[in-house]
Amino acid sequence: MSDTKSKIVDVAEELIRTKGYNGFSYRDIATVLSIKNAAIHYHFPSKTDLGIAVIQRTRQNFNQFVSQSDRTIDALTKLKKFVDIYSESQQKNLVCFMGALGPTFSSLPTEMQQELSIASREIRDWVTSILAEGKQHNQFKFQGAITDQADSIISSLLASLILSKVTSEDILGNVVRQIDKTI
Amino acid sequence: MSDTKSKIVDVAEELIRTKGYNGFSYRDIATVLSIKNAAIHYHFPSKTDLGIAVIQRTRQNFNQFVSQSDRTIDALTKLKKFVDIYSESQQKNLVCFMGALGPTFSSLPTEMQQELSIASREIRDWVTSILAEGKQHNQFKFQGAITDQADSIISSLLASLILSKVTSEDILGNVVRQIDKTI
DNA sequence: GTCTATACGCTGATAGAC
DNA sequence: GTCTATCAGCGTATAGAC
Repeated sequence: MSDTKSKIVDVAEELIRTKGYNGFSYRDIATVLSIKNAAIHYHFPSKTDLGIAVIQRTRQNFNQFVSQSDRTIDALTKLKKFVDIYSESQQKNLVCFMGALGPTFSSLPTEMQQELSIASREIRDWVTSILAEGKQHNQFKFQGAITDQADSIISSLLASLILSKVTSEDILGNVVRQIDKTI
Repeated sequence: MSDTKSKIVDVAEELIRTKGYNGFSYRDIATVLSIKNAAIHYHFPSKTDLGIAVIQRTRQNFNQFVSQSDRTIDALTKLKKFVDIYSESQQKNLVCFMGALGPTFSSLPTEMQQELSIASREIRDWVTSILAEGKQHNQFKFQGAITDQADSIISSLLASLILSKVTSEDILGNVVRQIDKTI
């Protein structure tokens, strides 16, 4: 991917995670990168193409994270590294891409919806698998179904970033402390 | 509030909870209500005014809910009724207003940000108070700080509505089952 | 690849008639 | 209160020069 092209995706991702898919324009990106509107259309003919590219790159990054964390021995360390992703987001005062795009799901282009659904499947499957791993090795003691616990953890992390912005408090910190208590 | 005025707020609320604040226009509302653009401007001169009205009415509804639930004797029943609010949202395939407006918080008009922050304070304070009440009466046995547990419950409920839309699964059901296990 | 120029519908918003 | 008429600016998008 050319330099300009990847920079466009960079800016688009940040704008999506700040103002939502309907809240930014090609002009916003062009201004930041000091290029013209039409240059973006050269790389991404339609806004839908750009939206898809943002989600696909995020999926790629996550799958690389999964591959890397496979070498980590224990499930707890893997979970901590997963939490780190959200900590970095909170420090940058950004919500995660799922928290940014999920609320307006039904109004997104169909192709973006599909990519987003695949992403949610990948994340939920992976968290479920490491929770199962930790349970099997008696590292995790949480009660209830593994899939329920996975959805609970993912949900609380996702929304903590949203509430952090609204409250200006470290909601993620509160939520993570509680995960530590119950896992 | 006149009939038209409240209907405008009705439609605006649903649009915000479907497409976000930046994802709907006066025309969208006008079409649904079979009125003209300018009629909406008569009731709400600027879009900001309308956005504020939506949040304020939601706050009012919540505070009425709190007043009513005060008569309920036990904390567990209060919590269940709180969860009911989210169940109704999921059935209508809507996210909650905090999940709809929170992700784009920094791009909202200042007055809307203020209203939203107040709303988050009210919700968190109330959930915290009923958790404290349940703990005191030995009805709740959860570990960890009460405020951490409050933020965890609110976060998991909020995001479950978002993930329900993306996954087409009953994530709220999964999350609530897990809350029941750990509370 | 990036530019200028341009198309054109939609956006929030206002003025004034009824 | 609601309408018609109108506005200037922004939205995505395309054509063609460099």
